[in-house]
Amino acid sequence: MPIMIQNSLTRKKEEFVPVEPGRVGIYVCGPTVYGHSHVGHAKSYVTFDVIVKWFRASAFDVLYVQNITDVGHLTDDADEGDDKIEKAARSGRVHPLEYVDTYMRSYFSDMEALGIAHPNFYVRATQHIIEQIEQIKRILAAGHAYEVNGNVYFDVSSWPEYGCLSGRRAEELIEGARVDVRSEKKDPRDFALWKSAEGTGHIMRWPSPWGEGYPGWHIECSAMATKYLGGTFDIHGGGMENKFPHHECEIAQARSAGDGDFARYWIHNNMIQVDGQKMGKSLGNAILIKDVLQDYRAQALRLFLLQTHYSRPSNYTKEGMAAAEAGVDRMTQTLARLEEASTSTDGHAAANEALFRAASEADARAKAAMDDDFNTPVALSVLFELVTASNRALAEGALGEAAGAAADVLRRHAGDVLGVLGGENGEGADDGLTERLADFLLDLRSRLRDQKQWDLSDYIRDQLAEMGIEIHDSPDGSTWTRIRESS
RNA sequence: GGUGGCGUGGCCGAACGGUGAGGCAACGGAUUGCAAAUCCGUGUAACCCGGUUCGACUCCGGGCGCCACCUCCA
Repeated sequence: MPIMIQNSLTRKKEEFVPVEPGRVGIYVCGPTVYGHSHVGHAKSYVTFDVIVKWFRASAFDVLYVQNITDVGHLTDDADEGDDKIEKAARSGRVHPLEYVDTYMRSYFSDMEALGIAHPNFYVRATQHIIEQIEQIKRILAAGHAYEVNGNVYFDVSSWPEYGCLSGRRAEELIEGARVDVRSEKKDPRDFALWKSAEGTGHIMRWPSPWGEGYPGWHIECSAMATKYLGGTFDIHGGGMENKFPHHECEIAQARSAGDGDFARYWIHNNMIQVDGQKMGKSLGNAILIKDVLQDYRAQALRLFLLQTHYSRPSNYTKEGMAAAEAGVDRMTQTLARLEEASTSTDGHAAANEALFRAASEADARAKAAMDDDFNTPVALSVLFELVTASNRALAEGALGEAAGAAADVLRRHAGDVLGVLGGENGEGADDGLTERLADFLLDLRSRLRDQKQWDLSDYIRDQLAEMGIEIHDSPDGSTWTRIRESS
């Protein structure tokens, strides 16, 4: 069955047909590293993490490239503002690249904590100045850009298809653009490809045919994506707030340079709101990933995000995160039960058969959901139905291969692709002392219970619960599981 | 003002022109020393007004509300 993608470029859901059979080249806009990452970044990068993992699970050979913007992103519109990173670095009195390094490491550590697979590689704007200059030269040679005082601007009027991605027409763009009477641009829609640093204190600067300067924000992505994925490649992803102007400009640059058609499929993730309000750095209500992970497991944040389709906004609330925590627990515990049951053999025949059937149906339905524009909310609903069916079958005595089959479906979909399982017993290596102590306390409690010393046995249960260890009593004896890795 | 999107139970959130997924919470029962977990069962939903249709949450039109982009942000 083919994978269908809602293509922002055509505004249609289309069958995914790769440029090269069996391979996927995907470029995703990474962060401008001038602050810690927030849950908006999490939504975007979890989205593309799942998409990439699904392609890989579907036997595609994926080349996933993501950029790190470390120069050229301006604080203001109309190409008149400061470089974001230089401005921030000035206030901290450090070299811009030191500033970049700090937040890049912060970003990597957040991504790792969220279980996001490393792209095949990251690319940085400052490491591709030559490629950017070369692409600008090609655009100039094709007659779609012009130089003024060491600045190079893209000539929008010379490129009729400008607006093809965002659906904007020329008149609207002119009307919407900020009027700047003293501008050296021929047209207010024109945007900078290269900015002159002559006579400024700009630290990050490179020699170019137009004098010393630095690249505009948009050119890095078109130059790097075409370098590593080719002039025509499969997928370009990013947050929808970048659809215009950033992605629109990328298309214009790559195509006008004659490099190819650029990305054939565009995927845009929607935004995060907080308690129904827009979240943004500029509004000061951004919720940092590091802060979220103080209170909740990474798996819970992933579940929370993936229960909404990537194309729709997510509303971040404490209630939503608490619900996700509980959901992760439920699914994780059922998987543990299935794995334990799978080591036994036989079991109740009818229960085994029912479980086998539930597992294979869930597998097929989850696959169909993921193939349909990566519909993670539906895939998750299918997997939760399998959880209920599994618990029922286990209660009726299912064991062995049937339990193994159900566990396998959960591990592959919920674990490997969606990444919402975890925090269960056994995670986190220590010297085994915790295990031995917990086993000892459980044994002690069992003896107390045999003597009907309920006060003391409940005390042990409560204390262990506070440490994140949950006790389960059953007729066969008691077991414990670790609910949280820490806290 | 322009463009795109959205309005579903207590909260979150899907699909579908014809029985309205799933998660969390709530209630009753089983189980338990009491719990927890689990199982069984229950309840409550489609912003408003028109239209198309045998039939609309689903399609069309109008209204109201919200969000995003148009200006830096995933």
